[in-house]
Amino acid sequence: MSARNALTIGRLAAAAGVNLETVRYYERIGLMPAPDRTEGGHRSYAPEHRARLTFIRRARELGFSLDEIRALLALAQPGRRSCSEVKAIASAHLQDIRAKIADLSRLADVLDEAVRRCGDGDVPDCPVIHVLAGV
Amino acid sequence: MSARNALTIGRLAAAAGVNLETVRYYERIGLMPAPDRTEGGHRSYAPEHRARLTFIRRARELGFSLDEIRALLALAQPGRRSCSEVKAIASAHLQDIRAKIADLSRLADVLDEAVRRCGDGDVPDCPVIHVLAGV
DNA sequence: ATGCAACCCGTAGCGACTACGGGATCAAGT
DNA sequence: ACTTGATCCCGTAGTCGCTACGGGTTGCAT
Repeated sequence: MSARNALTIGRLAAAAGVNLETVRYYERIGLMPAPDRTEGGHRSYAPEHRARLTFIRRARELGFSLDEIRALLALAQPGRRSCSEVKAIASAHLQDIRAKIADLSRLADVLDEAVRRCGDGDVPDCPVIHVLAGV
Repeated sequence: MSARNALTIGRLAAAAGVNLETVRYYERIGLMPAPDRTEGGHRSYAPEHRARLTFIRRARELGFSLDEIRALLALAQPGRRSCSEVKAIASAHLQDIRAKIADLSRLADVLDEAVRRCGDGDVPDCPVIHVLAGV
């Protein structure tokens, strides 16, 4: 233990591009395994940890929930032949994203309409308020 | 007090289309005013409350934060002449929404790419995992 | 040897709710 | 008048994914 390529939590976090406190949080909730410790009790990470944490960060950036990531990590073992389960998770997530985009686009349309009707702000009965009041 | 058109919290919530507990929450954080009470201590709402709560719900549906809604409510007093401040809030929010749409669209593209490369699930090295592993 | 950066841990806070539990009240039916 | 069952009361804790705080310890370079 304490190999020459071991990482402190701070270096691990920086290497993976996440907050240090987030790493401890991931360990608490069981998303990251508890690493070895130095004699003084500091966490000592191996390169696998770095790969795993990077995986998590990228999955988060793609909008996967921590639970989805848990599932993906379990399916990401090397040597698995097919990826149908991974595909299912990713497809479901993709649908979520598309639905969210559709929602937001509708909101944007409504707001844009109202804001444009505000013109230069001289309208007596504010169109935005009007929309919200739900007349 | 206790007019014939008074509402219980449950009826108010149903009329405005929000959860009952949410109404109490809004009162706790000062977004809804504390209403009159019956002799037994039950909340008794007037029609203005219903209008205000509906306003809040619609604003939430349009993605405004509770803080933004607080500001909008303050600006929604009848008799205000111009709506430049409201317009500013709404425009800023609209920009947020557009940015979020752009973000999500990028995610969707990346995911769609990867999922489509999965094909029928017979690919040996799962493209989705590949993307996440960040090769 | 000393200084200070980095680490330790537990806990609390964020936003916007939602849920729970144990008791009180209300309104309708008999 | 009484009973029943729906509704309401309040405080507290849980959700998600972190982030921040504080007071103490360790690690490492000088």
